[in-house]
Amino acid sequence: MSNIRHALTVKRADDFAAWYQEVISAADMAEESGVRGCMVIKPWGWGIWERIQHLLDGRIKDTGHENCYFPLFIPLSNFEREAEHVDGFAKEMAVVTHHRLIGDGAGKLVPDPEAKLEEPLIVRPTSETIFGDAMARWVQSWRDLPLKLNQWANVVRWEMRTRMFLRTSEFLWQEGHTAHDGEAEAKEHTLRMLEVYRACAEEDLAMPVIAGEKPENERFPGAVETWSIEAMMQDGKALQAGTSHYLGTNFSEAAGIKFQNQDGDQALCHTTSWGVSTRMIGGVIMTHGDDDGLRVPPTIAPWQVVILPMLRGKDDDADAQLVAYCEELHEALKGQSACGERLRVTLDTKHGKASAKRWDWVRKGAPIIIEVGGRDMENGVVSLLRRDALWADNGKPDFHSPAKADAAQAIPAMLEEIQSNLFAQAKDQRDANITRGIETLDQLGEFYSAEAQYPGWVEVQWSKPTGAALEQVVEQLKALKLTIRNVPIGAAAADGSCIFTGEPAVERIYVARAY
RNA sequence: CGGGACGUAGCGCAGUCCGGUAGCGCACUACACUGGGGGUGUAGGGGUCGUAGGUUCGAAUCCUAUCGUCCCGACCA
Repeated sequence: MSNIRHALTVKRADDFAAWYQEVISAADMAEESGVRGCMVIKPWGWGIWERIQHLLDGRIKDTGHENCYFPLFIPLSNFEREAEHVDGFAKEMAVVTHHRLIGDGAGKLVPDPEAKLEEPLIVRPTSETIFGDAMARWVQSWRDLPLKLNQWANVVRWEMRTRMFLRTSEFLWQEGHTAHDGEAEAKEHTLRMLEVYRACAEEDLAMPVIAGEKPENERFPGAVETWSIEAMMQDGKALQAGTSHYLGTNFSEAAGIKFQNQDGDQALCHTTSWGVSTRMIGGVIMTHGDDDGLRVPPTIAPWQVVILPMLRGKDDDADAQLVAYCEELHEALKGQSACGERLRVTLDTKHGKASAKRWDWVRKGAPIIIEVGGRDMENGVVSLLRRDALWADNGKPDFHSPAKADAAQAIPAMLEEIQSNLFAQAKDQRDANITRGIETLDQLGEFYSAEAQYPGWVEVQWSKPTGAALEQVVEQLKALKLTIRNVPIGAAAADGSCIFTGEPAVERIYVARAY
């Protein structure tokens, strides 16, 4: 295998962080913008985001939500209403204080002191407070409930340390906000949306996740319960890929989201909020990427099939025939469906050597690449590469040569197979890197200091301490650079003692290093 | 936000210590050869050396400030 000449210069095993950076640039997904923590998302990266948006938007609408849009700017006084929320976000806020620039006499522009805003505006880091404000107006009667809204938006959190897609100062997401009559219904909805995220991650992104409740110390500021889906990256670290919060009546009290119930009494709504972001794309890279670049699951691939005619650029007549041959294939494929949608197929007739273009598409991770040369055309076949199985045993790209008509027939099923293959590979990798049976903190420390390159996650049992006792646990884990990821839904009942306190355990949790 | 490293052509880098015409590889352009798997040759194009000040006859090089990137912490999705 070592004789393979891979398409990237950095290998995952050598420097995972540098590899991640290289995938993003080699696949032409995004680049730095010159503004700290902000990135330019290029067409291939944006195309993947559009696919995620499209599929998740459908799932959100299928669960009875309507889309809307709230302003980017939130009045400071509005944001101040929920105390815990303020504590959580105040440190990372972008603030607008002026509405005009003025020349400073030296050829530069400065904010005009005369144009200072009476009340500063914050750039939304999330929109619970401004949604709450509207909900208070929109909800009067039990008949107005449940109110189920969603918006696709950008948000800004002034991060100390940024990483493309995983943590950027500005990021894109959807944020759902709902108001309900009663705790039970709101809690049920919180879990329902968590399940939507699980399905989106596993079925659309082919990214296996573990859904569960976050411990008290990891809760969203202002939430009563926070739930997450956690994915394991190929370096064994955990990525929180989506969160769903039961907010109780905290935001209802702050904003006055009240309604008259069927008994004629005033009652507070119970609210939820939930979001997934462009961070998902980072998860896709670190779940499916390999030493040749990105591998995009067919469901979210902007192009699932790329047809590359090997044009000579000399003999116009031969080239034209080749293009015509490829166009027939293109047409035959476009009419078909896979994973419940029309195939997305592109015919890449741009100038340039076919071999160079092939490696570009390999790095971008197009699921199926079909090269067609003059000899293919003579023989009525095509040369097909599967991105999920790129290399043959001889260390060369593993080209298949089906007849053109057969290829056209076989591709929908092949795409579905690639989708499930990517999921299976990721799930096997994850399951192989979850360790159980560690019963003491010392054992845990030994496990994580044992020089294993990618130690993965450990499932431990604990007594679910709270308050100061929990803080102590968090500190103990921090010394090992570990965090509690979540308490998985549907785990086996605890049957041992707490790894931290020695008391009888009440549940199982995952601990891991995390992004 | 603290500690460290870095910023020179699209990408990767040398040159900086010791100031004196802006370099290399890949990529790109043209032409030729080649033609089923990341080809070869020849000839070219492209940079106010992150930005702004300062020192100097002269600054990529020395000094100051600033912006950005990466790594390690603290913080957080």
